[in-house]
Amino acid sequence: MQGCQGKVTVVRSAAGNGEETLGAIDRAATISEVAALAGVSPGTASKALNGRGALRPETRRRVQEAAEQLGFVANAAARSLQAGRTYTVGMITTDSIGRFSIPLLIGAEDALGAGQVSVFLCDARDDPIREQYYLRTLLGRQVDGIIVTGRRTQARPPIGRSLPVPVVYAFISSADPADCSVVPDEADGARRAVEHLLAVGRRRIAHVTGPEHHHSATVRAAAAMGALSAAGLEPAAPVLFGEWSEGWGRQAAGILLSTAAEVDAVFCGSDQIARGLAEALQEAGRRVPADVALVGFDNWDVMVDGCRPALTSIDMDLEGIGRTAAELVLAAINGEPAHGRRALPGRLVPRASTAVHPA
Amino acid sequence: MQGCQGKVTVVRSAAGNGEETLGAIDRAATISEVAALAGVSPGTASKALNGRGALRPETRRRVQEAAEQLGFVANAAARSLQAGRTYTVGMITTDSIGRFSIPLLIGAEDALGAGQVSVFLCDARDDPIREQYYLRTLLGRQVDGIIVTGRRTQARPPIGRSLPVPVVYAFISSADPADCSVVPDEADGARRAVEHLLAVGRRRIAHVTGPEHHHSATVRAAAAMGALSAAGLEPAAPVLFGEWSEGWGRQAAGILLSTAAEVDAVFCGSDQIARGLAEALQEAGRRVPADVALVGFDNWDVMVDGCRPALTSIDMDLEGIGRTAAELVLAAINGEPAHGRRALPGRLVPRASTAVHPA
DNA sequence: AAACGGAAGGAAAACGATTGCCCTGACGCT
DNA sequence: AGCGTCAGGGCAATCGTTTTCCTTCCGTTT
Repeated sequence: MQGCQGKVTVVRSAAGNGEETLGAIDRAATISEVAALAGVSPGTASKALNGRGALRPETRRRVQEAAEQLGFVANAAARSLQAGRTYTVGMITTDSIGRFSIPLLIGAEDALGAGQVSVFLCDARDDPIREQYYLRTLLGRQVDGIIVTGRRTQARPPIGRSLPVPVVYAFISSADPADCSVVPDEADGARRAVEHLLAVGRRRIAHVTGPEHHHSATVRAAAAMGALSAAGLEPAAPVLFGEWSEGWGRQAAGILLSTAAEVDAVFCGSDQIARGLAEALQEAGRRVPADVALVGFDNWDVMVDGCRPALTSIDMDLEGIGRTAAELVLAAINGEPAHGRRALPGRLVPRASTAVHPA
Repeated sequence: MQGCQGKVTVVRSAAGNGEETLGAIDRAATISEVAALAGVSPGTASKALNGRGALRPETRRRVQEAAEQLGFVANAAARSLQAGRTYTVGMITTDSIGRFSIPLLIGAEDALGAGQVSVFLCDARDDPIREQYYLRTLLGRQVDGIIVTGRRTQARPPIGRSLPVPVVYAFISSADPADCSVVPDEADGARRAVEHLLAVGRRRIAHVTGPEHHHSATVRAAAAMGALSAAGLEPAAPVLFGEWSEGWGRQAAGILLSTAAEVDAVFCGSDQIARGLAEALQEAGRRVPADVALVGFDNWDVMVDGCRPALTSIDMDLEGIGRTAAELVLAAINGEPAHGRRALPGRLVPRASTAVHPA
């Protein structure tokens, strides 16, 4: 913050008290005011501030000082109008903003923020009408690109056809293979879970997961079964499909204990299921992980940490997915559109529930 | 979607297959193109589409049809430039986007979406530098207003002084009493919790909560103690300050059982603490709610439902706070600025953990 | 029949920033 | 001395909408 101004005509008091906050601003300054203060034309001021044109260093400096003194920030609307781009991307979450959308959003914001791009967030709440409404709104705002996310990984119908801006699907994927989607590699995650259990010496492994009509549940279950048979093993029990809840985990524990008592490990389709299972198993006298090892899915902090013992889990790297999606949008904006479906690998985060030597 | 166009010059194929998605759009149509198609001047087209001016109904209709045919959406940048407002508000979350920010965001989006206002979301991650950076960005984008939120209810230094747009603080409050803040009435919530426990017949009530240096913890504790003494009671134990975690809840259970064994109810500063407490109490042989009733705080779905028995909790109505904040921003934009701190009451959601006749 | 008034719509000036083009000196070279 | 060159900076068009005047034209009134 430069010292107090001299002949500023616009009423505009600088903070002057060493605070890092912006000073009093009654009305946003325009580049013409900056130019007037620096004694140049608006066009020259623009060049000075954007590093264009051929200007004397001294002139450039004078303009920059004037801009700082007036707290000048270029009017984005005017700039967009002239440039034809807005340095803005829209993010439509088809399902309500929730546990999965947040990390995606953070990741995307991360990648875009570095490029000075802002995010318009729209919550379509799983309502196609709202979705189309938001789509129009975003197009009207001339966003440079759109990221579509949702709560389920299942493929969804494309949000629009031949839109004037690039669209990338994150977490969910588009049913149109020509669209660009970034999804977690759930099958890979499930494989890692099973292989981890094998690596810590388990052989009687069961799988408890969400509803059978849920894409994630079936994909993970198939991959888990595949990994078992690749190791020459049978599952300790048929896959138990149910809900994504702790309650189902508890229920499933009862089923397992009565039908497959010799089970020594359970891979669960979600952390919540795993937590319910852990509680019920221990109430029934089984020790975790000594008798039964557990692996969850999602690596949701409150669940893995709240569970006793702390839960080994598969992290889908949602932030990474958001970041990748954003990078692909940026690339597409810059004329390098990507197509097809990218599956990002997750990672297994080992914790006490699969420890070989429990504490 | 109207049928296929007749003499449209711009290449623009309508979907034509009955889908609800937007048709192919290669380049956004301008109002001049709409006007040309309708055979009027751009100015007239603008009036027709915005319901201004004196136009023949037939002309208006013709323009509207042309607009629909071309998939016209007004360029928001141009509109903003001319109107001096952007129909956009910025939302800065000082702490990372998290459990508290989401409902606030949803509430705000709700109130703003109805007014055709979009939300720019910025995650400052508790970093003052990022915060000021985002503030400048938002001002450059000429947002019409700003909502500042965070994870703690504690008062914070104002984000800026005399900004050119209205600012409303949601959940957190500004240290400057002249600023407009919307916060939960935590004291009221704590009172309700204690009164509920009294109403279900408990008299030996303890309070376990988060760290003593945390504003929420002290406010809630003070209000809880106040409610007890208003009923002529002493707490069953001194307030136990610790952390906002399940682990602390378990620990606290041990402390309570050894120092205040006759406790018949615990009001917890968070659902997580309550859940830890519930588990530990039951492991120690106490029945919930028969021997000890429990009330949590936050009404966080995964905690209250995951807890056994389901947890009675105080809901701070975060969505309501977000909605109220947004409404106040809109009011301020329309020239009716509000000042001061508004505390919104929460509500108690009774569940099994305080049931008089447990199932 | 002349004058007035209202309805309908066109023309053009904003809004603020950017940018290509042009103008003006000053300097160097022959 | 005269011409060419180039640095430095001003001018004006442009982006797409809105809005404020105007201009027309037609019907009505006296």
